[in-house]
Amino acid sequence: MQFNSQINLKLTQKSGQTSQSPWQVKDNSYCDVVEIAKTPILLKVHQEDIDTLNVGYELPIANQDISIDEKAIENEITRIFDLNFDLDKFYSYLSEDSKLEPAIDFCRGLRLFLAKDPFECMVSSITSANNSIARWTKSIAKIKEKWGLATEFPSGTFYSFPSPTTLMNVYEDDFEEYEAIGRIMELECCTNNLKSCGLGYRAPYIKKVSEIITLEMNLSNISSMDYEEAYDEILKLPGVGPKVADCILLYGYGFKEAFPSDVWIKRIVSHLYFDNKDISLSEVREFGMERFGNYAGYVQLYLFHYARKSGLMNKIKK
DNA sequence: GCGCAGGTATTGA
DNA sequence: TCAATACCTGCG
Repeated sequence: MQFNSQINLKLTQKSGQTSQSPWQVKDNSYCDVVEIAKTPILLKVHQEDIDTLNVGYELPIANQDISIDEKAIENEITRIFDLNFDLDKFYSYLSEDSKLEPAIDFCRGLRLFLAKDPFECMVSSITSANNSIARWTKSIAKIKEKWGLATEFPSGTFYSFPSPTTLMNVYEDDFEEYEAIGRIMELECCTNNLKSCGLGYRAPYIKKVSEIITLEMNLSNISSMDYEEAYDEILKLPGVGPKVADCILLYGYGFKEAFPSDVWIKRIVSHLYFDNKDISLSEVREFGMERFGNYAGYVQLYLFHYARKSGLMNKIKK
């Protein structure tokens, strides 16, 4: 199937959005598993030019005979890549602000990359804190391979993200695993645990959050809340501060009024709007939400990429 | 070898 | 409310 929307697929995949790690590249396509009507489907997305997206899909080898509603796949692709968002209208909005206008050419075709699964986004966002994009994306990939549901497709084996219930019961570190299995192998060989995914001190956060989601918090309720209520709710989770909460709401649930404020956003907002004055992250967040309204999430996405890649920041670091 | 990476939790004024 | 500090770990 084909989608006629302006999008830079590679940029969107590689832009470091914490909804998930980038999809696996195979046969010139970005591939990942998405659950459609209770069935894991392998989506294969590629593009030749910036105005079209081509999507193919595969059924599990074990379920080749089932019939799948292509409309449901279409809807999911549209949702994940936010294809209904009017980029041209957004660009004319950016053009009206001389500070934002330069970001357009830098980010043309960049769209939100929304979560396949809000829980995956939650774990990804927590893992991204005080971490590098290269490292947290690898951690997430490892979690999928260790505990995710493996499904065989004609193109190979792919893993979906594990459920909260599964992660809740995973060993936290090598020592816990070592003790639990009765010390039957060397401590160094115990890799069936969260910390061995390179999560560092975030491992206990992931476990606790999995437990809370399983036992107390209903994730599907979040999407029916308004932004402020959802923000306060998400903020209760361990390892979730203001920045991570906004990432979860923006990339995981599509709250576009969120303005995740991190060190990069602070640097560039300070540079563009506050004459390089040192301002607090909470001031940056409030400024962004106030000034950009429902475009806050997209402006943040564009400024982040602009700040990191333009070279503009090298001269004003710190 | 050392500093940094899309912050958060904790502590003390 | 706010500043100061420790924190896993892999890559440059």
